[in-house]
Amino acid sequence: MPTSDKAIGRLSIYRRLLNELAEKGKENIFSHELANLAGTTAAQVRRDLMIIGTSGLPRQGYKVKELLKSIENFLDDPAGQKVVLVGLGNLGRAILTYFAGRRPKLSIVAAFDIDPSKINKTVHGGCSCYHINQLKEIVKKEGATIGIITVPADAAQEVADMLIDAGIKGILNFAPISLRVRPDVYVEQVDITVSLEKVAYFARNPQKWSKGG
Amino acid sequence: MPTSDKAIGRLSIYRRLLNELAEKGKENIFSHELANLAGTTAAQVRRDLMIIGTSGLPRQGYKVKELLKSIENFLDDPAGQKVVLVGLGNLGRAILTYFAGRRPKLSIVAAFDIDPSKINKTVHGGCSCYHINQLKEIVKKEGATIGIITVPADAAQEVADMLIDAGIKGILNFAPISLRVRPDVYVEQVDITVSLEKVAYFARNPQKWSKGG
DNA sequence: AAGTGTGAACCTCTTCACAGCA
DNA sequence: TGCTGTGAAGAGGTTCACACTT
Repeated sequence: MPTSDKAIGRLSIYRRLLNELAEKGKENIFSHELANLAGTTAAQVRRDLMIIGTSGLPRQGYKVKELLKSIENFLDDPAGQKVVLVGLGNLGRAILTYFAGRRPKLSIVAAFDIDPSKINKTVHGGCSCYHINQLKEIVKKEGATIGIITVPADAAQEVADMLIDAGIKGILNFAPISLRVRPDVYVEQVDITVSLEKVAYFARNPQKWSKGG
Repeated sequence: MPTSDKAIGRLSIYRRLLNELAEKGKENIFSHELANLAGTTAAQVRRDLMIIGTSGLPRQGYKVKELLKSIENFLDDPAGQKVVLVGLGNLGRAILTYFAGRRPKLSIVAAFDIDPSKINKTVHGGCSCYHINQLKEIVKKEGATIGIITVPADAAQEVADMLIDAGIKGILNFAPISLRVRPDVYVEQVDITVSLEKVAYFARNPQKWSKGG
């Protein structure tokens, strides 16, 4: 039974919202409330929650803490997953800073670059930076399974090959090229130029989109 | 006739590839070649090209330069579109640096922050930085129609409201919240945490995805 | 009465398959 | 012959609508 890409994304959003709500002390929530916060519909929320096999009660909705736990249980590896990042430009540093210590189950354990001036310093959030020729060694030692690519486009394929050779199973790629990878490696592409061009197009052609009705 | 979000994204990718090919001197291209480079199928490419109403010839394919021009014509505003960015953290600076001078038809003309130490300097690529209380004034003066939000989550909605009040028609939002906007404003959400969690999930559950077959 | 869980309808996007053309 | 353009079929994802529960 394949689980859709999009549903996983929404579950991640629900998790974030539920975390906030739990901190605020909210105990119960209805599908339409969560939908409203997440920018979707109540039916969609209930469908998504079917995936993780949780259940709510009519008139009371879902228990926030319980639901949060179910989603965490579904999305997270209980043993944690380790991430490495390649490319310490502005974007790479931004991501390291952002994720530092934020997700115990999903931590960036090492960063790599080719520039010697960036190496062997402990960068943002306590993760160490190595020369890229140590990539395989460190990935294996740490048991990392996820790679983030923030190098320029012309180096990205080579970096992807190195990551996969080192045992990486999933890649988050910010370089503007479509990576060629083995079919068992999952690639998520984040293309900022493409995103901006979409905004530009639909800003200019306001009647032509159908995203939300 | 609504034009799909996804198709626009792919056209943007084709444009980038065709630019490279044109520089290399390639004159003709088949749908299956372009598909291969873009990571899609030949049928998909031909469908997408139907949108812009260009046409190729059997046995010769498409003329690279002609096709490139058609796509540019379709995606770009001939008069250009101006972009402002709000939030000069690491990510904001990364984006400014990346886009500096890259797209004449889509240029970032100003950046805003609340931190006085970042203001009134010409930052990366010649775009000026102002205090956020000048946002409306500058957006109107420049005639900007697109906004990029790279502020923390708790400030993002307020920034979005300011941008829309100033006349912005499309927003590229990097803050991890779902913005509430008028239905005539297009929002593209880039959520790096969600993307990373998707990768983590599918790296751990390799059989469960269906993205590419 | 009000909200959940879910089969079925619906809609959108992708792929197939083939007629038509150079 | 080999590729384009496209109607039609197919998949996948979303929404509807309602039986069921408290």
